[in-house]
Amino acid sequence: MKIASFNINGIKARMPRLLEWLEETRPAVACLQEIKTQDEGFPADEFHKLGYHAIWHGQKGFNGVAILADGSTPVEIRRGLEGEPEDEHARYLEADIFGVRIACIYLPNGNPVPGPKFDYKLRWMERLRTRMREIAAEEVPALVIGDFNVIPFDHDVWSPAAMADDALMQPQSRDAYARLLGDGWSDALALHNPNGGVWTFWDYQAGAWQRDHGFRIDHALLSPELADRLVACGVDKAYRGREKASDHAPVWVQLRRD
DNA sequence: ATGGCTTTAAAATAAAGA
Repeated sequence: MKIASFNINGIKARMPRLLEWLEETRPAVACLQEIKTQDEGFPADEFHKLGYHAIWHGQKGFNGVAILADGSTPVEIRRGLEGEPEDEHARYLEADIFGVRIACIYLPNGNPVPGPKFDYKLRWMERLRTRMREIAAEEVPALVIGDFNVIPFDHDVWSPAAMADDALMQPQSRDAYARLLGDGWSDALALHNPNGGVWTFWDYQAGAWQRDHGFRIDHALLSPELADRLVACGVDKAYRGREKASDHAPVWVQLRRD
């Protein structure tokens, strides 16, 4: 069973790429980030034609997450994180599907540093940690997957110096990410690529794709109950090179069925 | 480059992204 994540950077602009990726790679579950549409604009019918059922949490203009499942509708557990009632960003959607608890996340970018956006990022990470500890306490097979907007280690970026001032690799961001792993969650891509060098994002600017100037910010974290079912994981890198591509490539984990 | 693209929203620029 393959579960994938794709920051698509605008579902309206990306539909041709998104549909062909679903048809060609056929994940059992696809978690989407940055759909950038309000709920009423979500193209559920287009996914239905391919056999995918969806739940989504949209917002006008930016953010927005969705979970698609092949032949079955995800059972929504919650949308949004607790702890900040005035926060209306659509960044968190959690559901049960195929016996796995799946949280699809779009963690705040946090630039510029310092500033209110970086403060929001760090608060959001602590709110996420609170929820992940609750999920872990349920002792269910669980996967938290999506765009974490954190470069965990220097070997996860083409040039640590070039990104040194960026919110994605500040020590506070990395420490908050490390605390998630410290609670028992496993970073699938990191486990299978201990030497780093795996990218999931290439900027649109400055020929970053052509020069392979990327970094790893899309992650899949497995609960202890799921970690021993991981058989493979990877990045669908070629999709970054297609016409009208997202600036992220899809990431996926292959899990043994129970 | 305090922004070299790109998307959205909306009507010419501006916000947001990473």
